[in-house]
Amino acid sequence: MRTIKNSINWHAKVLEVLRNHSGAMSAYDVLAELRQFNPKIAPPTVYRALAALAKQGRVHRLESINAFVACQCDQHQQAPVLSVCDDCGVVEESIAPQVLNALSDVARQSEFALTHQVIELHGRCIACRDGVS
Amino acid sequence: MRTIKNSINWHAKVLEVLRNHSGAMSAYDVLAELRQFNPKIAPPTVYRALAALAKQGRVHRLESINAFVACQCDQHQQAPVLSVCDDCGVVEESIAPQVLNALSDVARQSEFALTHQVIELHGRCIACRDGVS
DNA sequence: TAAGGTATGTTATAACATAACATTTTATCC
DNA sequence: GGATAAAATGTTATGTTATAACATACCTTA
Repeated sequence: MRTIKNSINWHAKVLEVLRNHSGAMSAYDVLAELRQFNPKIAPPTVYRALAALAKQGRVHRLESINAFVACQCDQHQQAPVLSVCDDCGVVEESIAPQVLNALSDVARQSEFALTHQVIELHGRCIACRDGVS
Repeated sequence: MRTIKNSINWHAKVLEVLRNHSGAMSAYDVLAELRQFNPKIAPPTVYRALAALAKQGRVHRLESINAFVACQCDQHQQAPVLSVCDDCGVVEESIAPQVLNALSDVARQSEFALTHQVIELHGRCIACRDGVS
């Protein structure tokens, strides 16, 4: 019989927190939620969990607002286009091969060896635009 | 006869510093350079200058690395694709209408009212790839 | 059970950015 | 010119985001 590990699985917990949240969250927002389970948790734990989840493609980092969202699909290999509503904070994820192809062309033309893309749109989502609070 | 203003024109100075630098610089890198002219200058001065220059399109902010570059063209209205070499820090600016069109399509499809795009590529520039130090 | 890798906890601090208020400069009007 | 208001800049302090560095615990496998 094995000993039972009493520490919390923070990776899963971070993902759960992000999934239960409609918009993007800062690492410190996530941290605040996690402190409900363990008040002594510190930033590196959260950042490590976020980094691991991002590496797996289960969360996306929004570079332009220093925040994170859970992946809305259930895994995809391609870089998503992330549309951030600047009113309500909701993030929509789009898979757009034409965008990626066009970006590959740009990279190829300047002989740039592409490893990673950041594609983020800002504006207002349809709900905010229509005045639906 | 008018009184002569003795303070430095920081907007111009910030732009000059960025232009004399091959890669991207953080706001604090710029600050360090500016302190050569006035050791008492503080962060808000730099951030204000950078914000004003970015608004004019004369510098670009690299959201994914919290840094800034001078615009390489001499003004353009379209959002540029910014390719960042993760080895040497050099940033190349590309105008790519196909990318912007594809992004407009994405926004239109989700009825998202687009106000601003962030398009950043990461990888290695040709010089670094060819081992030219 | 020793040894080594991986994950997590902990402390401290680095790096990035802005709020809030004071002062100076500039423009405008009389 | 002098009064006044608007805009820009300076200054202090602090808020926010992120990671370095090291300690401890956990898990695997020989």
